[in-house]
Amino acid sequence: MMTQVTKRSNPAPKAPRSPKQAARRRAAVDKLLDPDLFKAFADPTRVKLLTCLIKCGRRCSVTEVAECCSVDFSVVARHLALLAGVGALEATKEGRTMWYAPRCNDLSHRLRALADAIDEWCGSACEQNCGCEGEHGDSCGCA
Amino acid sequence: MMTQVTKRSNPAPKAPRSPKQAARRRAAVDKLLDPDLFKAFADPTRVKLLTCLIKCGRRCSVTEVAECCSVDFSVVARHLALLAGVGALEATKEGRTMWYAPRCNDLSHRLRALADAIDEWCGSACEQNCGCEGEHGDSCGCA
DNA sequence: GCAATACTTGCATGATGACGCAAGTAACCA
DNA sequence: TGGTTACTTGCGTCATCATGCAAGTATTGC
Repeated sequence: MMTQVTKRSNPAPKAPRSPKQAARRRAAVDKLLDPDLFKAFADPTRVKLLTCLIKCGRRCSVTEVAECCSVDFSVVARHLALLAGVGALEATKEGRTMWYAPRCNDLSHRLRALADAIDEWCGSACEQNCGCEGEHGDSCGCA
Repeated sequence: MMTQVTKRSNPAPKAPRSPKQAARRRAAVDKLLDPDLFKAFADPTRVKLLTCLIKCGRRCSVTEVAECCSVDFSVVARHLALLAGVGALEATKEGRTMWYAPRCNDLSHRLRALADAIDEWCGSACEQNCGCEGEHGDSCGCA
């Protein structure tokens, strides 16, 4: 397991008054919360293949990965290609075999960046949702 | 932005020889890479509503959130209920209005836990994928 | 060359899901 | 009590997608 030490270097952004205003704001969370990436993680079979590759700790061919799943070989091949398409896997073709390896460092980095982007807005209003709309910031007595 | 300090307290698990063996292993990543959670993040409209709430920094009613989206009101209500169902939002009913607030702390915590779980297996084999199947560990000359 | 291996692609099918409309329910107000 | 507000639920429709089968392509070994 990991030990996490997080430190806020910037103050939280001032919260908009309405969700309509909030939607117009540009923020890191907009790009990091990418539906296309998470769509790849939305299917149980695909997730099984991905975790299988992560736990295997080495690159694997489609044939190898297909052995740990009851679905058709073509389905596995398509799933792995899709995961590579969103950057979750690295694909390398050698002769007739296709090697897939999880891009662990990139994946965990993207997840932590998203967590940071969410935290950036966290606390921009009273955590107890007192309704002061964040005007009072951390000094609001309702917290 | 955040400053991250990560420290590995446990050695990386020994990589299985085959993906079939890897699939049988129980690991933290199995539970954290939950398709049901990420299915909620797989739809652009739903992500738009979620980021809107995150950036707003306070709890909002369904009517408010619906203003920043062009889809039907019932669609917004259903999306928010679904996001609350997977724990991304906190729902509070007061009279006839339904308040939704992002569970920022829980969200970022889950994302970091997943990143940690992935990192746990990262480096259990040669990063350059030399094919030694992780037997050599960090001492493998191919890296 | 020929066969086997490893993967890709096309196609049909069934399931899931996003959406809008309309009706229903529950709370609030006059 | 009757109307308005705020949300929920049911239903039909359309689009997307996961799956399996079959055919195709490309590479390797004999």
